[in-house]
Amino acid sequence: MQEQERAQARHEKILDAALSVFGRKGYSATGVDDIAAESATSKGGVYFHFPGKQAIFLAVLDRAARMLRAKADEAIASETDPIAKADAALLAVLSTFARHRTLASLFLVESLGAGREFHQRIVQLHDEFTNLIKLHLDEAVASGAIDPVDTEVAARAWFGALNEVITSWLLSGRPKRLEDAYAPLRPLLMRSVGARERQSTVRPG
Amino acid sequence: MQEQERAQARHEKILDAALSVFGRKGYSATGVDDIAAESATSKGGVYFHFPGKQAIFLAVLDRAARMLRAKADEAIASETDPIAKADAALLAVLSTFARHRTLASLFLVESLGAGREFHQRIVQLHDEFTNLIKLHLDEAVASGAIDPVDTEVAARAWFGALNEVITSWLLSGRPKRLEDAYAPLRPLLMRSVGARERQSTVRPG
Amino acid sequence: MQEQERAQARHEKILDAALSVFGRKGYSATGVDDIAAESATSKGGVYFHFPGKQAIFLAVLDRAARMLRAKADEAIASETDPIAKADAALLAVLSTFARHRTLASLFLVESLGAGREFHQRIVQLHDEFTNLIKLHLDEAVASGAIDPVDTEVAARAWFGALNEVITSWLLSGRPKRLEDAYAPLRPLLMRSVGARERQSTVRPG
Amino acid sequence: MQEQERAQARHEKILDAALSVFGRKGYSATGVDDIAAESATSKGGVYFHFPGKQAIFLAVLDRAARMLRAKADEAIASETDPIAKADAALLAVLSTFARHRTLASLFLVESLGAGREFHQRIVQLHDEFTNLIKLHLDEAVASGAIDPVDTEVAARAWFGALNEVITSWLLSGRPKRLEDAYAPLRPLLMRSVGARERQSTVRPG
DNA sequence: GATGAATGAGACTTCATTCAT
DNA sequence: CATGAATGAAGTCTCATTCAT
Repeated sequence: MQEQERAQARHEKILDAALSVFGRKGYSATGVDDIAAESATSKGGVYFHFPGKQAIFLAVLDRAARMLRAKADEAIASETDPIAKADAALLAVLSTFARHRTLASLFLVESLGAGREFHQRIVQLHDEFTNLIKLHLDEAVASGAIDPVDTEVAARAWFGALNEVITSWLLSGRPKRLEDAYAPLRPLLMRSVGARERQSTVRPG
Repeated sequence: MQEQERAQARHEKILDAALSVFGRKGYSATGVDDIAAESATSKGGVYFHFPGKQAIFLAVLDRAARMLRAKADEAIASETDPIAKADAALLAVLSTFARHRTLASLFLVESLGAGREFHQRIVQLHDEFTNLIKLHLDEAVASGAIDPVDTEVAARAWFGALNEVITSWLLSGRPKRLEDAYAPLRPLLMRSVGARERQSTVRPG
Repeated sequence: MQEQERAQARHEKILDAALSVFGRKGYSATGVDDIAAESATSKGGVYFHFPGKQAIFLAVLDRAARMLRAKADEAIASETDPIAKADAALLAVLSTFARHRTLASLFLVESLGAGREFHQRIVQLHDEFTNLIKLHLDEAVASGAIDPVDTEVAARAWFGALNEVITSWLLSGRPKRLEDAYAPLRPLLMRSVGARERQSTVRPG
Repeated sequence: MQEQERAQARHEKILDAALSVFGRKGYSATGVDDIAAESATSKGGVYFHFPGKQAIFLAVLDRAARMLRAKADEAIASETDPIAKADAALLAVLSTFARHRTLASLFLVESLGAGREFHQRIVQLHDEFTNLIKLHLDEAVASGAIDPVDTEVAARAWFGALNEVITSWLLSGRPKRLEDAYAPLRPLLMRSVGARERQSTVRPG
């Protein structure tokens, strides 16, 4: 089984390298050669593990999405109030992206330009996250914590607002610390769904 | 002046073609040949008028941005209330994109994937539009129509929410009619800045 | 000896697989992977038994040639008249190829395109078969059954005529049944060497 | 129009180079790079004129076929007797191949190994030439010059015999001079269709 | 000004072969 | 003996850009 382990390790190594290079140079400017070099493999080795460049990108995207999702779930689990859960999810995303700029670039920038082939997957990722938020907003509505708003749209709007803030940070470098962007954004989001203004118990993390 | 006019006409024709092809195939999948063919010119002709593919894309983007800005300004001019002005600007963007899907694709999708070279310009465009909204939000705050929120962030959040809705429409086709997305979004945005709920006087157009 | 037997069995299995794949996909389109898969072995296994792809093809060719030769010898043995022997040899080849289309493809098509490395072997195979025919034509000349023709050329011409018929069948599918091609061909060949026209006693087999 | 001429010249130059390299190295061993180098062009230049390697090979084959056909037609035109016409056609092919070994290699060897994609064209070429011979054999039958044989098969057999002789010369180098192979072959072919033995008036040419 | 042939760097991918396990 | 991961050279093809006409 040691062989399988080594292969798996190589698989991951390639994914790591790909994440790094895609994040650094962008999808189209990244060559399979670059990935091979960064992962200390040969080009053929890369193609042994993945059928092509697109597949690598997709795999990177998926792995990152799983990671991000785990962070969000974890953050959600540590809260009880529905609104706080949604809030925590947003903050988890923002914090994770703040720590892994590459990931943010991949999700919010590169994946779009990578070509039409990825659009479906992007939609899927956005939907998944939007639904996560919607779920808790629905609960909040049910519990009377917020007004009976269109949670679908609200979730999308929240996600969009977050994305814009992160994208702006990515492309322009403002604000210096991405985490600083959430404090002023939060009350806006809360008010948008009629949530009673409270002090957030969630800390950036 | 006839010479110059002909040159100008050709210039525009190439830009039209480029907008069409970029919107249809995406930035990287578009070849200069495609643009030449669509504009009934030769490749050399395209290179006479533009220094390269990037420059064409930038020119298309700029022209489109001017057009979009004009639409927004026009919409703003027809309103008097600051909030209504900001509201109208958003709706103008959405309506324009709804009518020119290609434009939306260019602004929100292709420009990102086109490469790092365009990031600066994207930031510029986002900033320009965000500032437009911020301006009127500031007025609204000054006039006491809305709470003294961080208008910078609010404007960005509004823009982000709008973008997400449009992007989603672009990539997934939902909702069928993009205009239908604004009705449920509007109250959220209004509430986010503490605007007194009113019936919008602005009609999609 | 069991070890050796198993090895031998594997050897044959690979050869069978190779024959099948080469015949199906052609030499260059066949990958060593294909052969490994078809023979239920691993690539390494194949390379244990054979030094390389060329060697496999050569081995397949040789084994097939031996088989074909055996069929021809058998057919020859069942005849007494020299002309009938040559005649029988041709028919045996044709019949065998009719039943094993793959073999025909290998011999008459793939072996040529496989590369210069195989040319010598092809010549050898053609010579071997031509000589077989020549031998009996020589006897026929000696016995006065046919005119004192240049048997070397006659043998080659016979072989060539047969090849063309078979190749045509391979590439175009005409005639439907390859065996049907021999009946009209036979009298031509016979007349070409001045053989007294007789009813063939040989039956396609 | 000078530009068109230059382009046409380049087109031909590439075809010349391709013929040379394909003939020298074989289809699969030939790289587009080789053709580019031999034609003193760039790789891109080759791809400007031809869509791909296969297309180049096909074009070479077609051009060569036209040339060969012209030679045959010319030879046929200079004879009056039907049998002599068919005879002349064969000899023309043989002579042309003798002078252009590369052509022979292309037609009889490389075209087969080039892959399934070419099979149809090969059949077409074989059929074209076979029909040419059949035409004149039919006339010979009609005029009573030869027996009422199956001219279709006879033509194919003649062609096959010729091919084998040429192929053998190509692969083994025997006989030294290909033209020497026709003298002993001719009477065989004639006898095969029951043609009254005569002295050929056709000279190798 | 316009044309389109030509360039050439570089992209992705394949695959025969090797070799550590 | 067998496995299959890994190698790397080589292949086909694309395309932004240049430039002679």
